[in-house]
Parts: sequence; structure tokens; C-alpha cells
Amino acid sequence: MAQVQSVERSLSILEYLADEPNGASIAQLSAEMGLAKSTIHRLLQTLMVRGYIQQDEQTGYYQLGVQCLTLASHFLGQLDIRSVAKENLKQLSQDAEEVVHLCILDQDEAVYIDKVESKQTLRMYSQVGKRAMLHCTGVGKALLIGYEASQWEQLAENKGFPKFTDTTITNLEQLKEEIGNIQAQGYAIDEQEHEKGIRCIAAPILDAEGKVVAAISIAGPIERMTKSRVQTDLVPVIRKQSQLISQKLGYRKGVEK
Amino acid sequence: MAQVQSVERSLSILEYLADEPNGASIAQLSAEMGLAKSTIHRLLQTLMVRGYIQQDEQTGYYQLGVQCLTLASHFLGQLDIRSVAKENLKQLSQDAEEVVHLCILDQDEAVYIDKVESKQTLRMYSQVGKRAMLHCTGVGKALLIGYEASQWEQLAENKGFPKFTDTTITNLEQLKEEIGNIQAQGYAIDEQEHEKGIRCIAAPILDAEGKVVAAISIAGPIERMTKSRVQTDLVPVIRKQSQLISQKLGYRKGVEK
DNA sequence: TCCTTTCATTCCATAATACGGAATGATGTT
DNA sequence: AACATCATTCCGTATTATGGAATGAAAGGA
Repeated sequence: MAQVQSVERSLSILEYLADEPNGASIAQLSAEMGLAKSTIHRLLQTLMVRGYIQQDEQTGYYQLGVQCLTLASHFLGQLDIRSVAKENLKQLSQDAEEVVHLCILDQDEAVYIDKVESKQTLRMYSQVGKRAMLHCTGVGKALLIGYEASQWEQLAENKGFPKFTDTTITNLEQLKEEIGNIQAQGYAIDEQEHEKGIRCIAAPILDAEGKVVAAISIAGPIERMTKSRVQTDLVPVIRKQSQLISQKLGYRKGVEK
Repeated sequence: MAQVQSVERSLSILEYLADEPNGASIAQLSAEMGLAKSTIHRLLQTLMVRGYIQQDEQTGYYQLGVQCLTLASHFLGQLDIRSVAKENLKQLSQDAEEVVHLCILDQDEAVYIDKVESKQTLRMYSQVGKRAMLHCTGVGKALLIGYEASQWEQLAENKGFPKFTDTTITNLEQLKEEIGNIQAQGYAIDEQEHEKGIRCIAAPILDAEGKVVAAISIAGPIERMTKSRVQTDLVPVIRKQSQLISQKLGYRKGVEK
């Protein structure tokens, strides 16, 4: 577990600033992290010279810098699931005429790595990079079918099941049952479990070894995403695209169980 | 100039990996950076525990991790030019029916921070986060009008003027003249200077102090972006939106010189 | 205007921390 | 099986990061 203290501290600073939309002062960081002001100052300088941090021109507060974005853009460029899935996402968004997402799993959370909006609803990047909990989102639950039973309990301990709406899953029993359903039917429904008024359908993507590596989803307001439309129109199209992507990744079995 | 060595080295590792789409081995990093393998190993561990680096499952090579994306998403959330300009970009893309970009300046380069495509040309994020040189792009030249003469020379020294096409500006004289034109007319044209077949028109965004803080552009293939269309249709619309955004940021003078 | 407070910044002596060389372990190649 | 090429661990050394104190700058109050 040998770690480099100063690097860890720098990362903590970055992560702290990520949660402070208005930035923070040296004094604040010093108090918050229990380090001397001189230490914080020196670390901030280092990060600032490289552009990972910048100072707000008005307030003088320190906040995240452009270089963070540059790294992310390279990260996305290196992600091959993204390029593999791109065409399928486009197709899916055309078929479904709703917003479509691609997510991967990271540390018991779903991370949105791509998004295609139907028509010209041109809100961009609104979600890419964002994280979501697993128990209350379509993609989250789809990703969960790759977990072992022991991992479910880990998840319950580490993250818990916060209640967002009156349909949110709030305990392990419900989750187990739900995962059973999803495995049986090959897709997951988010029945307004995270946000009232939003229904979502999601499906897992498997790689050559049958491992769950990603998930795709279609989401929209319940007015448009009626139960009948989901069942008759959307289930087929999302399953089709999830299978196609899985096949591109080398998955060979039919997704029918 | 006091800097933290280990942090600088970590950042260098991240930046090196950003340019290695397939990742790199410890040996390779060690050779490339002139550091002991044990040092690289320790730094990598630290970055990996936090998720900024991950190992390719097949090759074992180290590559950028998801956490980079997470930071970027927070960075973008904090950037207010982006939210300020969003509606105007949409409008512009509708008026122009071509792809529209928003860029900021960082370290003598243009960084794309938002993009709106017209219609359903759903290639997304293809540019956001990317960097471009200043001398050969519309947005770059638009951003350059905020430079002092001394900074032009700096730019020339630091970056040079690589030639991409036969219209690329390749020396300081040409650049000075071009900047004069842009200041006079309030917009910049990229006449296939970076990529053959792509014509682009760009305009600077100014803040309350009259400082150039960003630039917007319309780009497309010369077939559609004819000179007459640019002059009669696009110049007016891009100037209108750039002025509106500048006004939102507190800029008060008319953009007419 | 001057005093007070609250920041950020610089300086410096201390030792804790990061360092790299060498040894070991793991993998894969001929 | 021996070799080559990786990654990983260990450990003594001194370089490097540290935090306290002193200084400087800026903002707010009287």
C-alpha cells in the first residue's frame, strides 16, 4: 500500500474543488484538510502551473482548470466501447426518438460515457462524466446483473439504498428480486425510481467472456414513455442494439437465456 | 517557483498516457521519463487507487482512468461561459444549419468546450475537450485579437506556425495583418487553413472588461459554406450571437469598432 | 485615515518522505 | 529449461516536502 503522500493530497484537493462550484480559498482548504496553509499553497501552485486548477478572476478562489477537461477528452478517445457502440447508439436514438445513454461501471457507480439526444434537443455534455447510483437507475440495475451475490451485500454496505421516490428500491431483498427479473427478461426498467416522471429502459452489454462491461438506456417522460410503448416498441429495439454491441465485443451466445 | 516534484511527475505521467491510446508499461514510462521503475510504480499505484489510471485488462498496460472524466464533468459544470452561451449556440446552429463551436483560450491554444450540431448529425463530443492551434483556426484567430503584440511573438516562438494546407498562415507578418483585418471586421474566416475543404467563420466573445474570453464558430464543407453565403447569411448571425453572449457577460460597447 | 482582521505568500530548519539501486518474483519466449 | 523481460518489493540515504513563524497584501470597521 505504499503511496505518495503529496500526490494523494493533490488529488484530494482536486476532488474537494470538484464539489465546490464556486471554488475555495487556501484558508478553507487548509482547514478542511487539516494541512498547513503553506503546504496547500505549494500543492496548488504545482497544479495551477499545469492548468489543473485556476483562480477565479473575481474572487481569487481556486477552482478546477481546463486541463482536467483535456485529460477527460483523451480518456474518452481511448475508450473503445464508446466507439464500438457509437453507431448503435445513433440508431437507437433514431428508433426510439428519446435520449439514449451509454454507461460503464466504476466503483459501485454508473458513469455516463456517452449520450445521444434525439432530434435537436441539443443539451450537450449534460450527463457525460456524471455518476449515478446503481439501485435506482435503469443502467445501474442493468450493470448489477454482472455482480456476484457477495458484491450485492458489499454495495448495500458501502452505498446503502437512499430513497428518491416512492418506487425506489430501498433494501437488499427488493434488489435481489429485481435482479432476478432483469436476468430473466434481459432488460431493466427504471419505474420513476430516481426521478418522478422519468421512465427508463436499460440493457446490459456483455463482452467476449460474458462479462457485463456497459449498459445502454432509453429515458424519457412518462407521458411519452408509456408502459405499452416501452413493451411493444422499445424493448425490442434496445435488446437488438445491446445484442449487436455485445456481438461486436465478441459475445457469442444469444442473449435469450 | 517552488513546486512539488512528485506531483509534477504524476501529472507528467497522466499527460504522457493521454497521448498513448494503448497505454504504456512501467518500463516504457521509466525509460521515457528518466525515472527509476520503482518510482514510476509507486506513482502509478497512487493514481490507480484513486481511479485516475487503470490497467488494460488484456495487456496490463496503464492508461487513463474514469476519474479523469469525473473531474472534467465537474469542471464543465462550474464553467459559466458555457451555460451563459448555451441558448445562443442553439440559436446559432438553427440559423446557420451547420456545426457550431464554443472555445476558450488556454496556454496559447484553443480548447473546445461546447458544440452544437444542426439537425440530427449526431456525432457527439467529437471535439469537446480537444485543443487546436491558434494560427490556423477560425476560433483561434478570433481569440488572438485579445493578445498584445508581445504575446504574438511569444506565440510564434513557443508554438511556431506549422503549415497544414496551402492557405495556412506560416509567419508572424501574415498573422499580424490577419489580426488587423479581424479587429476591423469583428469576425475571422478560416479559409481552409487547417483542413482542406472546411471553411469556418468565427467571432470573439468579450467580457465586462472588454477582454476576449471565448470565441464561437460556424464550420462546414466549402460546398455548403460558399463565400457568398458566409458573407450574406452567416456573418450577420454569428456577429449577432457573439454580441448577445458578450452582453450577457457584461460587455457594454457595441462590437462595431 | 488608521487600525484590525483575514487572507495569501515567503522563509527556513527539521525530519519525514520520496527516491533509486538492487534483489526478488512473475510471465512469457526461444 | 534457461533466458529475457517485465513488475514488484525492500531498504538505506538524502533529497524533498513539510508546517510553523514571519511577512506582505487586501479588505472591512471605526
